[in-house]
Amino acid sequence: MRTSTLSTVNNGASPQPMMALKLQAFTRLSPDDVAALQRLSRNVRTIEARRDLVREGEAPVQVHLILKGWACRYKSLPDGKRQIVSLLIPGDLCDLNAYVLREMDHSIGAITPLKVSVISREEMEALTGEHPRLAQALVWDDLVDQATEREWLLNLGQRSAYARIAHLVLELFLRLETVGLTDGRSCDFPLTQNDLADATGLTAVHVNRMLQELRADGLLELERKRLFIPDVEALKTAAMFNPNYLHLDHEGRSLDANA
Amino acid sequence: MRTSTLSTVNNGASPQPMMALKLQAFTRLSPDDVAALQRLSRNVRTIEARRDLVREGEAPVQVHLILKGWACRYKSLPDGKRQIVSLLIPGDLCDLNAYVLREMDHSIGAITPLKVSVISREEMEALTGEHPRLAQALVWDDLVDQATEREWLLNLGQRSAYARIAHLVLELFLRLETVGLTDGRSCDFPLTQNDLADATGLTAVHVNRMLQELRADGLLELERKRLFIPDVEALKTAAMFNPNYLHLDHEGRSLDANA
DNA sequence: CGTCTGGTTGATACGACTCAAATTTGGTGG
DNA sequence: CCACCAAATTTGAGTCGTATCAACCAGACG
Repeated sequence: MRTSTLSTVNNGASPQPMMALKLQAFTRLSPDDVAALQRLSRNVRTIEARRDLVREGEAPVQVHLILKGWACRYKSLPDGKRQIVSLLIPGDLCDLNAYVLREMDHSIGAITPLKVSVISREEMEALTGEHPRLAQALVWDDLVDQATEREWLLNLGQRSAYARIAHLVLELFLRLETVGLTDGRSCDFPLTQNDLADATGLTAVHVNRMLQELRADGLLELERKRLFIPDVEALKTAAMFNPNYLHLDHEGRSLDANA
Repeated sequence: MRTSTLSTVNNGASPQPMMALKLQAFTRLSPDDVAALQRLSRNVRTIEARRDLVREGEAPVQVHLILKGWACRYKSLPDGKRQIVSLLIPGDLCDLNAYVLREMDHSIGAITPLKVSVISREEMEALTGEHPRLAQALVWDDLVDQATEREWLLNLGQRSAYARIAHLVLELFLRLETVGLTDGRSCDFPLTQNDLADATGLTAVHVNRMLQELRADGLLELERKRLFIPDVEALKTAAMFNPNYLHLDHEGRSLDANA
């Protein structure tokens, strides 16, 4: 069974939206909170692979929640070079507060075919107004996204090509785990080597050679859009991976739904 | 007169905190809003140059507002490499919402001697509760910080060493302008070549050579902690600088203090 | 006046890029 | 089901940008 084709995971009683799964790494949610999250997916939009969901220069209006598929934020230079500045997977929310800005300073593009929930600013404000626990969880989520972008800066600035790719792949694997999209050692992984190049600041040719090295070293296998990691700990070491920036270490710490 | 040694600018009637100057690039503030900002600077702390203000692993507690001097956020790797992920100048606020997280995933270090205002979470919440216009301006400010980190990713991933340094220097110059810390063509610039290297992912030796090239090309001069830019437009071109990410283009757009 | 930090220079090495071509894969229509 | 095409991956050879290492120099400071 390919769990990655589902936008929710059914754990016995009630199916949970992937965002709820992720937010519960931070805080417990009441059934009421979860239901409110579920209601966010009323207005679903489908986007083809490799199309833009949001374009630089546009006025930001709605918030988007990724239900299925992968997307990326990216920025381009006049000479055509492109940098992916973050990757979005199911359960990720884009641009919580972006409506404050007049125009987008980057684009968001679909990597695979995409299902997103389109949420109006009013809906979002109603949600956070009525569910303070969710509001705080969304702040947490936003802070984790920011921390992730800082970690990418460390990645681009200081890691070797080899470690850089290892780090990126591992991060994605761990993020997919928190939304139930791995089987513990492998997962769907739709990025092309070109995408990996744009995300790591390398060329596709060099990415290719580094992937071969990583594979020769028994750290990861990547083919046919499928990732396999034989030994997560070994990969962590090679990537100099410090998971602290994901802030996954405090389930239910701040707020308890039963409090 | 070295305006950069002042934490406020006196424009005739009443001195404005630098943060107020910056926020007014986004929205007009009422005298009452400005007064509220001024009251944030009651608890001032002094930090020596090259000391840490906040350390990775600590629990975030207060918010800090830079009143005077420069600081940086940075992350380090086990092999000792260091990446500066953002630079903080007077008027900048650190970690608006960080109290939601259990521990910091990066450190904040003083580059010069520093004067910061230490603000409790309660104070911050009172401010935003009583001054909705300020609350929105702070969201805007936070979004600009995030956009800046994305631009840095583009910088590290896609620009040449030459353009990368040009871009960083120009960004700082423009940010200093919005808080009144330049005279239009020059400003104090306390970063060492080592700092520039840590911020751009280059070595100090290479930064040195690129600065010489930039100077030979008449784009900028940097010596004795002083920056001079003969022709801002020329530097913009060389840096492939697109100012959209600073979101300075809509003074008083969202909210008007006289509305 | 000596010490130290920051800046400068030169020689050399290497990691990553470029360009070009070959190969494989996946999708599409006949 | 096969033929075809475009996209993605792989390979090789050669080059270039940036790192490394090691001195040396200048100004700031005690």
